[in-house]
Amino acid sequence: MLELAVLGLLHESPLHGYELRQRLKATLGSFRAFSYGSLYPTLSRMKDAGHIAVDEGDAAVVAGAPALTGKRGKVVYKLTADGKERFTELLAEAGPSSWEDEQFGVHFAFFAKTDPEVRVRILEGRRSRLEERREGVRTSLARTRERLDSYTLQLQEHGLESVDREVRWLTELIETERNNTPHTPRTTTT
Amino acid sequence: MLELAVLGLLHESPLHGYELRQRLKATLGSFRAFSYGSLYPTLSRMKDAGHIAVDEGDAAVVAGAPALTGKRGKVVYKLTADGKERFTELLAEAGPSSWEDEQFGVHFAFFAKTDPEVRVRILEGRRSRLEERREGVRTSLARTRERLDSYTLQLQEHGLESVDREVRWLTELIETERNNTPHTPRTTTT
DNA sequence: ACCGCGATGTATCGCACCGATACATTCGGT
DNA sequence: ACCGAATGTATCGGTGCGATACATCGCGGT
Repeated sequence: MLELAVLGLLHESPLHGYELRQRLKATLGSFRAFSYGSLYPTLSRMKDAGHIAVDEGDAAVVAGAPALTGKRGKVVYKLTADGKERFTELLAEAGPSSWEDEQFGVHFAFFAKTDPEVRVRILEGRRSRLEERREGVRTSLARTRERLDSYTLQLQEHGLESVDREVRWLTELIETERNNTPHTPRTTTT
Repeated sequence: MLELAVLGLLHESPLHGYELRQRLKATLGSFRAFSYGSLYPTLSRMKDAGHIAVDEGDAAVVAGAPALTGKRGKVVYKLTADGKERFTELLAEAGPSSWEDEQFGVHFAFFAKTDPEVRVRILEGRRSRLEERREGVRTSLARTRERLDSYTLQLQEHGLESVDREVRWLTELIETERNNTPHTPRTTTT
């Protein structure tokens, strides 16, 4: 999860932990935060796995416009060949986990680097996942509507509308996606 | 977290694990799920803490049916006096954690049993929390808009609209709350 | 009459992540 | 010159998730 995000960000340019976290916030927006408590351990793990490598010391390498007052002991991470491989590998797999709440956001954030076919598959997977959930809530709501106090009801309905909104959003995206990349239409297997 | 939810549900009537989880889904809707992997350990902890007690009310003991095997009966949990105390205690505290994403949903679900003053405080806290976040995203978006691909942009904007929606929802709720419970108007400390 | 299958039911394990915390450096404002 | 905010690296305990295991029950199909 975080792994994919880190790979994706380092794919653009080498970064150190702090900056990485800023980018994470900027890229994932309100979807996900990722605290240092996850970031640093993940970086260690990835380093051990050989997907990333540390590039000690040189501040000039860092993107943006540094004030050039160098010699900070920053720990700059960069992708290895293995890491790049791993990234494309992770981007390609559109398993059922890809459309779970948190996964989806991260996956989506790197859609620009994702195969068009995979994009559509993920969007559709996400949509039907949401529709499932929506139906579940709807029926359960219908069954127990009387027994619920107005607050619980409000909560349910707000949630339901949120899901509806996202479904509509996804539908639009899928539409756009189809128009931009014409290919053999897929049978929507649910 | 889960603790509060369990206390709240058992406050209505004694339940066994499975049923408890169904209620959890029905009550929290699309906000939260809570798997058995959290539920059962939590129940154990709460039992140890003395907030709940098991009420071995299974059919095997009552009916004269099969005394053959050591079959497992349902494990029904109910609130103890301590548990009830704990519940009202938790409902009363409207700390900064109460308006974090997950906490808020659970807290809100039991608003019917919450003190009106506390309700408003939580709603307002939640709202300003969201407004903060929204501003953060907005400015960060304005700063980096050019460098983002269209997908990331879409993600940001969808997220932003979601937050907007929730803010509006909260504002309505606060309005309603104020009208229904007339009391000394609080200075809206943002 | 039998089989299987989905729902009910209890439980555990490893893993990912969060929030709090600690501590050190550097930059901008007064 | 000093102080506080931002930058920067890192760990720890706790909480929850997904997968998995297992056992029973009621039901429809053949």
